[in-house]
Amino acid sequence: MRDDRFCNSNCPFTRAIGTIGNKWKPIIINVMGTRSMRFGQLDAIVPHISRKVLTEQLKELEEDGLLERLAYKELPPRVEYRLSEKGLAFLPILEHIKEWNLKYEVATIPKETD
Amino acid sequence: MRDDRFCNSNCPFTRAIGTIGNKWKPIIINVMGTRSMRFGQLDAIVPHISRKVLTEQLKELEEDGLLERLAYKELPPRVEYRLSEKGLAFLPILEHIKEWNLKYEVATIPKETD
DNA sequence: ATTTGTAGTTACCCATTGGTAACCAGAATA
DNA sequence: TATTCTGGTTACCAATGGGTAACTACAAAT
Repeated sequence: MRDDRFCNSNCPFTRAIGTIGNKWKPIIINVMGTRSMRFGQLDAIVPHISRKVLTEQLKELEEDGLLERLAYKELPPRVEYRLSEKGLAFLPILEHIKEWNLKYEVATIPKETD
Repeated sequence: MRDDRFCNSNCPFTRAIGTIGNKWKPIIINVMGTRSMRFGQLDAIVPHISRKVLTEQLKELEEDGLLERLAYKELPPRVEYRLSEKGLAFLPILEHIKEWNLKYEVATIPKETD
């Protein structure tokens, strides 16, 4: 799902978009917030995502240093995911997006008055 | 390319991600900035994008009220794209992403000292 | 002895994506 | 007369994406 062209670009902004510019990553980061979550919890809470894609996205987020994966050596397995400092630092950006959306989403629809 | 599941979600954040959560939209918005640009310019400047995909993305951005399309009735055709107020309001978010990336991108790589 | 629970992984296969190239209109230019 | 110029659109086709279901390991509980 990650685009190598983006991730290897010499433009830092393009690389950043290569890292977080898809639909699942912001959703996952937002769902996690400051919590520590297990794989099954994420699978249950993130709507419509399949285990396959969730696995893939979590792996990429870990590779990119946005989250930390802590696997307990137990059976049945237990794995905890939590946002790293880098991931936590991304949360305010998501808040900005929420505010932006709140302010402008509906504003496009009416157009009653001329 | 737009995911209807996201755009019709009852969660506003999910809808917002449905709108701008892909790799091309942030790139296009960032390239445009406050400028007015023609289709051919965008095609030339946005790296690796095909005309087909560029057309599709511009159409979606227009539908979502992020940009305005002004077609002059001339031949050969001339079309100018510029960000709307909603689109312009998204620029600061892209700046935050740049700052975030600048601060954290490399910080994951070294790990020389223990 | 069998079932349950977790965090994945793998194989299979259908649907979607996206690249490429050809094509369009019609005015201006050579 | 033929070519060029622009902003797309369309058809075709190969590649990719992603859903589903089955499977794993092993401990604990029934």
